[in-house]
Amino acid sequence: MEKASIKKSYHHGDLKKALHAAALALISEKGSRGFTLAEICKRAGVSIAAPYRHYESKEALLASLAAEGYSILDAGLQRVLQEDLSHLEKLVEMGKAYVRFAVANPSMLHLMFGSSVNKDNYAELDRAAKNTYGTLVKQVYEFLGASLDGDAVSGAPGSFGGNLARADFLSMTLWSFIHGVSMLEIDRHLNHGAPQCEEVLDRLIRHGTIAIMTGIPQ
Amino acid sequence: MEKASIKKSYHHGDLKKALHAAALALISEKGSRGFTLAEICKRAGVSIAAPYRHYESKEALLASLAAEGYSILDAGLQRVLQEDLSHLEKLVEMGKAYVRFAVANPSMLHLMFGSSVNKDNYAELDRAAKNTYGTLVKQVYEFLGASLDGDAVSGAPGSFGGNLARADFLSMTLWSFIHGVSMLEIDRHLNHGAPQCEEVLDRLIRHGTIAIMTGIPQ
DNA sequence: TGTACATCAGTGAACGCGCGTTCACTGATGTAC
DNA sequence: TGTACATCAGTGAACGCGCGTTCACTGATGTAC
Repeated sequence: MEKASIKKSYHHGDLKKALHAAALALISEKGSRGFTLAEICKRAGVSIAAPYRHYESKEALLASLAAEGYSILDAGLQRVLQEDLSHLEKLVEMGKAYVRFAVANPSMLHLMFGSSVNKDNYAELDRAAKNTYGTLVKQVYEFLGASLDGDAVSGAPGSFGGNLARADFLSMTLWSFIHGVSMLEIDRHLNHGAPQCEEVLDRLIRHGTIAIMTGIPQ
Repeated sequence: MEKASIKKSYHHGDLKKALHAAALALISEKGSRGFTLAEICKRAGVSIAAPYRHYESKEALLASLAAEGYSILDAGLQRVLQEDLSHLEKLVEMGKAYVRFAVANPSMLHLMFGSSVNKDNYAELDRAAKNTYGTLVKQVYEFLGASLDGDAVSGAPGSFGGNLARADFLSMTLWSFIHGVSMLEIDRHLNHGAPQCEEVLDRLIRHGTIAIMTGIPQ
């Protein structure tokens, strides 16, 4: 079970990973539609009953898949943090990374944020979601800290009960904006249904992010 | 067909309206789950085959329902325009109306914006969606016009190619934000899954809207 | 004003199929001795 | 080092059921004459 066998054998080796990969591939090719367990199995080269050795149900597999979605998204955000940019520019780039992830994996976003999986029942998924949000809050907090020693925001604790509360408030605002851009774009509501060109999206993200981060009073 | 019969009769009178009402009631009671044609029919007191005299398919019924959703939402936005408020305050209140509609009718929002109905195939739905967006753009345009004669924005046409293009850009930004708040809230991602109290949502909407409308450079 | 007839708008039953899940099974693998 | 046996991880077939859709029908309604 620990080591994946290379040669073809009755036992698969690491079916869990293979199912993940197959589902991941399918979810980007097809929409949430036609995303059946049967097809995942076929793609993984395994019979239709095999997944039940590893997952309790289809929903459990999807939950696990959604959690991986959060990991991938979070990795993208973390990559931005490595770059040599101002705190504000990092937030702009995180927004772009988020939207780009959404555009590249629309069905994954639906899976992660929609109601096809009840995330109350899957602790791993819940943790992954909170973790990703935490990455955003942390960077907003960094931005606020820098600003406190700088000029954009006054040093006195404001009406939101300290910087952490303020970071949370700003994060929710910013997240809502970025999430909204993503959802409207992948559900084809921006630009009268035609996919928006990346340049327009980037400008939208940049201006919205800067306005939110610098325009909300203490 | 034109006049609804009051007494019980073999013919229903206005089944189309009755199906709409039943579906509307069901969609708010249950989620998108369990939202079956059979239940709509049962609720409307009619056999399961009856809707096919009025709609080509279930999807057509849903499309019609979604279009009505846009009408209701638009009516809510229009009501705000009647109020005696500044242009900016109207935008804030429109945002609140949008989010309140979403919170009150989460499944309707999923129906309107999700992919369960292909809106390319239903002109009525497409029109309704564009119409609602138009209400927002119009108010943003009003705001810009007022500002042009005022102080917030300089009078020269900016880099977005005129006021209409600028209104469109600002509208998309604002809409994304408001839509994001709605989606995150109804999919239980804000506040770690617990429903957000109205006061926090209102503060989010107010500050986000003002920041976006006044903080984005010409 | 009554009769014949076309059409409309329902009914009830059944069809069909997609799809998740279960079951008895079997080959592969690991381990005790 | 080989044998016996438990356990693991697959297979193939079928089940079951939810649910949209269709079909032949029938009662109600409107209209021509």
